[in-house]
Amino acid sequence: MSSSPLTATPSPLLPAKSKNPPSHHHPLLSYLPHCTTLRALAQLHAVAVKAGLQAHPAFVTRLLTLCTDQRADAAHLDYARQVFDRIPHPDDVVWYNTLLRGYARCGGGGAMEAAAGVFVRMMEEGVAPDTYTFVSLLKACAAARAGEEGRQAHAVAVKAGAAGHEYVVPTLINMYAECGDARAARAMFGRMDGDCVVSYNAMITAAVRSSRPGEALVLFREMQEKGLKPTSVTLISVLSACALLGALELGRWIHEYIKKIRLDSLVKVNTALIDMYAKCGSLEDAVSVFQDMESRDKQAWSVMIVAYANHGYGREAISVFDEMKKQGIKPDDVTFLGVLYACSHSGMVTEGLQYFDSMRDYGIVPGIKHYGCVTDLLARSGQLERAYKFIDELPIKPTAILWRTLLSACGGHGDVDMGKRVFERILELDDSHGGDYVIFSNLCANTGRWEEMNMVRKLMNEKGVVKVPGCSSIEIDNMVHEFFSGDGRHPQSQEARRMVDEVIEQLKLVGYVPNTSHVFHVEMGEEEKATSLRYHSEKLSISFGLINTSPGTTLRIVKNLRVCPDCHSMAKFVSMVFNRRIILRDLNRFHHFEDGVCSCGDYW
DNA sequence: TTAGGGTTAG
Repeated sequence: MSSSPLTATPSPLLPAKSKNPPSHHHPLLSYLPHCTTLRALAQLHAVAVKAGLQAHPAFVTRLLTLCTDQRADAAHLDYARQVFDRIPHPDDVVWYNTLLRGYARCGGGGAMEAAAGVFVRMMEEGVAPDTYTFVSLLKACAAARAGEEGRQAHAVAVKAGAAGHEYVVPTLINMYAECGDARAARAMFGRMDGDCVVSYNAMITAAVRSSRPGEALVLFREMQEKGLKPTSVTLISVLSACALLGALELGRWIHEYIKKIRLDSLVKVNTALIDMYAKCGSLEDAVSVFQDMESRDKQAWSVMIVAYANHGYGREAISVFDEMKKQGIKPDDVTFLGVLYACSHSGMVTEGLQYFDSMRDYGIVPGIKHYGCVTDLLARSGQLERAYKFIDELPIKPTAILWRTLLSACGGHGDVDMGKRVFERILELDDSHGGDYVIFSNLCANTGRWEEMNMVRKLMNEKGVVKVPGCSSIEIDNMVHEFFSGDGRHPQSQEARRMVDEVIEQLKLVGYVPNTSHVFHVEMGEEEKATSLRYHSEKLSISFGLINTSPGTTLRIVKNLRVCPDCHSMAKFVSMVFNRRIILRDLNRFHHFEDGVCSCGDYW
């Protein structure tokens, strides 16, 4: 038994009794669920006021619940608060909990303050908080990433004897993890009583959310060793970890397991499967899960759209979008992100801009990511000036990432003057990103601006900015082999290098010409440049795969940066000459090489 | 009122 002060509470705080059981009769109660719009709610409320029934406890409870549930938006929440504020002395713990839950769900600006305000009011009115109060309060802190408030709420919960409650512990873990305090989350996890699946879920999810998929899998294994039965939430998170790692085989194993325990009919589980398969490079499997689904929600459709887009199949992505609309499913902001992304990666400029405009018809306000897609759409297609203007005139402050999108298009289109303007804008916002210096310095080199190139490199040294080394991996027989550019670390790297030499000689016979324009160490001669390019990590992985798999096996490669044009060209030749499919996942998309062509249509 | 959850530009 743990003797920690947080978990030693002998009798966990029980839910406080609602003063007003929901069944309590009210003539207008049955009309409430039908009021789906705010206007309808306000009308019904007005009727209640006329009849003097607006403060009827059961009516208030139902109204507040309706305005704070999953489908409710910020406007509903505001309305709930107004109704609540008109009650002279709110005395039901349920009302406070409901409002807190609403703020926890909606998150964003001001939600934390509002939630804190509700809690303070509760204290003033002398209403005793229960475990649900703390759960919602902590969730609000998590949603707002308010670590300080979270710690305070934790302290209050300890005083109230609620911190060790089986509902509160996982919420505390989640709160600390969301607020970036992994150590505190760990500490809570270590101090929990017994083995709690939900706490494991909270830890696994936290690991995935902060891009530590390996840690998530370790926790999952630990759960299995302890004989704890994973829930759908566990499996969704673990699938997400597989997606991050690109671990297709493990993902398939989890899929089998899901079928075995019959969780394969859950929409959310299937959605996670589609995402996992797509991100692990198997679009076929993603499509097959999607097609076999009995029902699909908004997220399932959106994930499928993103999956097609990611793999370079823009037309297919759009046709899924059309089908979704035909079935009467309303697209949301994420759906549109997928649609815009599909357009920008397939050169569908006009369509993309039309879809962007159509967001308004659905009442969706574009966010920074939508603007990012439009920037990409314009820039990638060569409309650099228009893209510059677009970013410059945005209604919100652009981020360095937005300018970076444009800079990389300047590199692709060889526009050094625009590149310089953009590079300067980036430095104003963030001068620590090695990739920016590399792109601009390569751009200078390719256009003969040697002096400027040297300046950029000097600046980079002064600021102590480093280039991220290229790294690729390939999974063969459940083993992941990792190669760094020019690397000699892998036990078979000598062999891989020899294979690269051999492959390149063969490719040259059918017309492959090494393209040396994307070598960062530009002070080298042409010969040296070709050598430096020769052992790029992708080339090592591809060659290693050719040696170690039987003829005809698909090669699946994951790269940490964008693939360079020379490796892209080499992969196309390999797919033709060696008759192999190569599926390469780059920093931001997939390339399918087959018979000498790539699914990206050389537009990436 | 009932913890924990999938999709998101470059």
